Amino acid sequence: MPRYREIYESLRQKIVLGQWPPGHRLPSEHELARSFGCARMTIGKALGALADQRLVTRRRRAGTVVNAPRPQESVLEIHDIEAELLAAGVSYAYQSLERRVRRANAADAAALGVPPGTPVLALTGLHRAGGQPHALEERLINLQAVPEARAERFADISPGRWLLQRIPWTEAEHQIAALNADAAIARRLAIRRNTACLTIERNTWRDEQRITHVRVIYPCDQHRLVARFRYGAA
Amino acid sequence: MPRYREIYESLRQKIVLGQWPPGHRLPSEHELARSFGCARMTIGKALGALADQRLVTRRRRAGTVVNAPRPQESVLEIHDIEAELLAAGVSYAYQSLERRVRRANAADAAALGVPPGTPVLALTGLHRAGGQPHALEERLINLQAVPEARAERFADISPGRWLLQRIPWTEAEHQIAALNADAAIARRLAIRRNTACLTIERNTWRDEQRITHVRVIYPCDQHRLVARFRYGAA
DNA sequence: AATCATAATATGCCTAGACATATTCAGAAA
DNA sequence: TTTCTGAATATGTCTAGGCATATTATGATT
Repeated sequence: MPRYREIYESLRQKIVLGQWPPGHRLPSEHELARSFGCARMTIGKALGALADQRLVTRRRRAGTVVNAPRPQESVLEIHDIEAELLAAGVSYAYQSLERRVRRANAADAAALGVPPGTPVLALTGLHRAGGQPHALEERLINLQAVPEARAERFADISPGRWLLQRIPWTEAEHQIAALNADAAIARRLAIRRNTACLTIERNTWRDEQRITHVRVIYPCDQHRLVARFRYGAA
Repeated sequence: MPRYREIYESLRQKIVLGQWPPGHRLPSEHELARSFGCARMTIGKALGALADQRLVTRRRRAGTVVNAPRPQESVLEIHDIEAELLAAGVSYAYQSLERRVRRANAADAAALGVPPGTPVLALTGLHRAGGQPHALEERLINLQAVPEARAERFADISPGRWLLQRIPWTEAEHQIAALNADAAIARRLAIRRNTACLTIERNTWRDEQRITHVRVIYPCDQHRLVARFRYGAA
């Protein structure tokens, strides 16, 4: 284990075990360098890592101070449906239900964040796992940003995959919510009306330009999201 | 802007805009140091930041290689209910519905991950916003890990807050799912039976020891989780 | 007592070099 | 041809110094 990591762990222990409570000011880099017997830059690297983890706040002249624990913040992984199912040994298929090129109506414009009238590709499709419906996907693609999508049929290739491999994106936003399945959703997912579903909406940007909007709907017993967080870990 | 950050941004652009596609090998640190006119350590810092963001992979002798874009991975912030509502200018209150000290039954043991028979504190409470029910909380606290909770009434202080301020935790896991409200949930949240609800389950550890398990249930129109992600950003 | 300029201090960033180590590549041996 | 061995190479880490800059503490002035 490199020296800076040893120092990082040593300091982290003091914080996590409460020996240095929130608000406590750490010794200066010079002092730590002396006590650990290393160069100041090595201490700087260790303290920088603590700051990256939000365990401490560093300000010039003010020094390095232990933070209060964050309320909740976690790394969420939203997996690729296809890859996930294949990894679990379940067969996967994407089935296109609807494909339409149109000028954005008011709803499209709001969802995708483009002016009404912009050409969009609207896709509805079903992700199947082991033959059974697994998730329903409703997607809008901004044809101004991705003109080559106009020529693609998306008959059995998931548009998510297709986009991911072609279009670099720079920003994404997810919204996670619950909804009661209406008649149309229930029919397509082969579930009873009013069944609770988990929805994930995702908006994707490439440098200010909106690429796609997608809403994926999972029946409540088919999917849960898992997020794991280690306080102050790498 | 510091030099290493300029270099980071410059390299990031090349990757994000597709100029350097996945698999492309970056020039060596020595070459970059020469072309940017700086010390190798400064380049190392920039490349290290790119690696932290998972934009590149670095291996000795093999060099620094551009990664394929991640499928989806995002930073999820699960906010403190109380702080969130207060920030929105809505009055907040916690109301205890049930408080019981018992030896863990099979369900408790499974949820909290402790052996059956372990003393636990089981709490049910309601978060109210503007007088109206906002979320239902079901919580188990491991009294072996947090003995001081036995003396606390939790009549109007949210146990989440109480714990957060007292007990340092080192690891947490969230599970997000949807469910149909059953009769008991519907009554307490003053919603109709079968209304879709978003649930967040959270398990918290302190160095291997389980501290608490909590399930928070939000009616579908009361809450959505938002996660935002900038590809390769700080 | 209050305000303001100044000095002290801790971090932020940088350089130029060094040795360590993992990995690859090329050439030698089987 | 295959396998093995050693050299080359790129990163990983570290040192010992330096200047820059934000912030605080101090002391002087009003």
